[in-house]
Amino acid sequence: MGRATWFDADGTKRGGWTDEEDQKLVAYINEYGIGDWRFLPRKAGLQRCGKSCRLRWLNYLRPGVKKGKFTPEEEEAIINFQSILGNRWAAIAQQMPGRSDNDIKNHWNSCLKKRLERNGIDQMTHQPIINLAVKIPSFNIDCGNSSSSTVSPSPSFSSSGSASLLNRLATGISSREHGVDRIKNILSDPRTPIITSQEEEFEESNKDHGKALAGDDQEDDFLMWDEENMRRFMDEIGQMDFETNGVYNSSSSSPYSVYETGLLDD
DNA sequence: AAGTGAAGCAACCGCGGCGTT
DNA sequence: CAACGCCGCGGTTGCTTCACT
Repeated sequence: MGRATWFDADGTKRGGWTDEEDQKLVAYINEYGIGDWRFLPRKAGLQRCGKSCRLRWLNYLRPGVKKGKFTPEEEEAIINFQSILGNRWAAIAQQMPGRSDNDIKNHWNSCLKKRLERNGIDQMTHQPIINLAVKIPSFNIDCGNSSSSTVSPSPSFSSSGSASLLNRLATGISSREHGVDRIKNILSDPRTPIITSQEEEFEESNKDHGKALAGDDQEDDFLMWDEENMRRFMDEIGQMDFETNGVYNSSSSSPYSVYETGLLDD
């Protein structure tokens, strides 16, 4: 697969990479490290531009890059992360070791997005995730979004903590109209990590959190989800230990601790 | 078996952010 | 502080493979 090779006016090679080029690039980086992409191609004996080398290394040659089909767990994770982070593929890739942002982006654009559409799911708002709260009981929080009239949380609480986190984030901020404070609330919620079926405890704590969340009904309490807030949110996310906060739960059977959404059913 | 469209994948392009001068 | 250049990211394109008719 890939593209046919050709040469720029300045002699720079473009298009598909050959095995020989791959070997040269890998051998050079293994010996000298990456350094400056500008000069790397010439030093490595390649007629490529630095950008092309970087892309090839990150998406294909880098150690640990996972190739091949995405597992259902990975697909679920992509959908969930996408609902939280939007099309920030690099950020999503950070949560999925072994998968490059390009790989994830391609899979989303070529497969997952269409599959969601086929199932009548809005790829931007991920509305069915809200319905999912009904299908698979996970939390008992009214997200307080007056625009999300379909939210009808179940009284039970049985999914994993990370699933709950994703579920709550997905349902709560999918429209990206909510503020960082709200998200921080969710992420810092002690109920979030690896929750078991401790329904009573949840119900108890929900009383307090319910008060906080009740305020969410007032639109004025929301910070607008603008670029600045998104950047701050990303900073917060990046600094968090996902193992303890539940988004990435290595003890789970699935590395992404996702839950059955049924969104990918064909 | 051949034609055709869809799906999947690899790579390019353009832009914005950020560091340096 | 403005100008410049590089890097990284997201969108898009182009090619190959697969599935269906």
